[in-house]
Amino acid sequence: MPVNSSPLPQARTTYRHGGLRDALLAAGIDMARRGGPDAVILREATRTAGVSPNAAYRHFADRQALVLAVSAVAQGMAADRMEAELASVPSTGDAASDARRRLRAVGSGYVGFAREEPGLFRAAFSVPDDLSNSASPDKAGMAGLTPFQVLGEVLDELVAAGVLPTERRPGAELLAWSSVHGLGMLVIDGPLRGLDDRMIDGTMYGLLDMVDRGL
Amino acid sequence: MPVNSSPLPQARTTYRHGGLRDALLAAGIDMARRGGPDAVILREATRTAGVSPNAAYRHFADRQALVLAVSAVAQGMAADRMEAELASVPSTGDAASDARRRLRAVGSGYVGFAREEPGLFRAAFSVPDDLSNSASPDKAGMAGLTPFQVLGEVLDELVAAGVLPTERRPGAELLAWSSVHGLGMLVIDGPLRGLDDRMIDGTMYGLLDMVDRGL
DNA sequence: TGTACATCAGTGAACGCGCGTTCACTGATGTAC
DNA sequence: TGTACATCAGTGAACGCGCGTTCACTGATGTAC
Repeated sequence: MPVNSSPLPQARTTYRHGGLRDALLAAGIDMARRGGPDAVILREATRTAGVSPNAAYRHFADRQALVLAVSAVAQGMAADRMEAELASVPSTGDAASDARRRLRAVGSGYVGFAREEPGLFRAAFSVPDDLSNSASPDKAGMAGLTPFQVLGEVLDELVAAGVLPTERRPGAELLAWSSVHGLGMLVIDGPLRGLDDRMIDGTMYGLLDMVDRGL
Repeated sequence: MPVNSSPLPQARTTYRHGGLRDALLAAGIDMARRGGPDAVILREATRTAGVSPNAAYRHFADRQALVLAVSAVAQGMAADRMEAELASVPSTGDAASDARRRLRAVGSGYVGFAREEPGLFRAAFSVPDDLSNSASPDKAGMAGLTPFQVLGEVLDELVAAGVLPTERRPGAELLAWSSVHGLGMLVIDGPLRGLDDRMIDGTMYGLLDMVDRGL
């Protein structure tokens, strides 16, 4: 049984961390998951990474920069959730009804993400940002698309299938998005917080009906 | 010119404040207006009222109780804003088109409140509460109705006018509400923050069209 | 192949900040007799 | 009408808390010659 076969790691193990940026980001995501963007604490991220507090400033300009990085990752996760729901929609051969089903899937994926990961949802979509950055690749999911782009693609399918009149296509993202975003926020953070799952489901399907009819 | 005609007020002027609860609430509303519910600071409220920090505990159990009181007042203000918009809708004699116009007014009043008073809007609708309290009188505006009730009344008018089928009336509040709430949140706190006023207007009218068609 | 050197990811210590909340208290006011 | 007393809205002092950020530094690593 070899003793001291390797140098004792107690002294200065962490001097060269290696993946500190990633470690801080992972810690930030974890905190956001549990408490939303306000729960992202710089010092705690460094503690988790086993590093002194100021080491974070090698990788992020300030706390806000870390929060924005967390937000971008969370948006990618939302995109993944939406894509997953999309992938579960079987194709029937009828382009029109397929496209409509796919729009609903995007919506229920979005609300699903809000319900399953409220903290990350708020980190993703309640952090000051700009629509002009909504296609930035750091917010993309595994398929390479941001949530905004996933929605846009399905809306294009609706136009191609003749369901959505071309003249109503511009800005349609914002209308569909507003509806599901509002439901998500009311459910996780607002007065709809107390609703049980079945009522939320019902409201969500009603909302998707409304968007389907009204868009 | 009388000197010392009245006792100097420097010593212990504030010993019996009188309206401390109201003063703290007013200070809280002011802070929420400028920075949302998180910006409501108990100690600062007492400073504004000219009173020692712990005096607040005579009137509010803790900070959260003050925030909830602020939230209730802000909801009343939202109701007022919606009623004001409603009052500006002329009646044409055609019950159906009147009711539809009034629904739009409720929606644009809600979004208007979000845009004009983002801090109070978040205090009103992003503070953990329960739908079951949404008719509680402390959240009512000057007309005695809460925002939820204002919306409900107009939806009833839509049913009475034969625009909204009775079977779609239950839960219709939540659908209309989600849509405008989402737009409000995206605009003041999310990725639509950068949009200029004209684009927001356009999106809002498009959204109201969508709700009108789809509800 | 060895050496000098620049780079830069980390350290350690400290600053300034203000919060919410609790404790034991004081003394002005209203009320009962 | 005067007095004793209970009430309770305020005071003053303190506790414990942890944050973000800056400063001057150290020493492991990679690179040029």
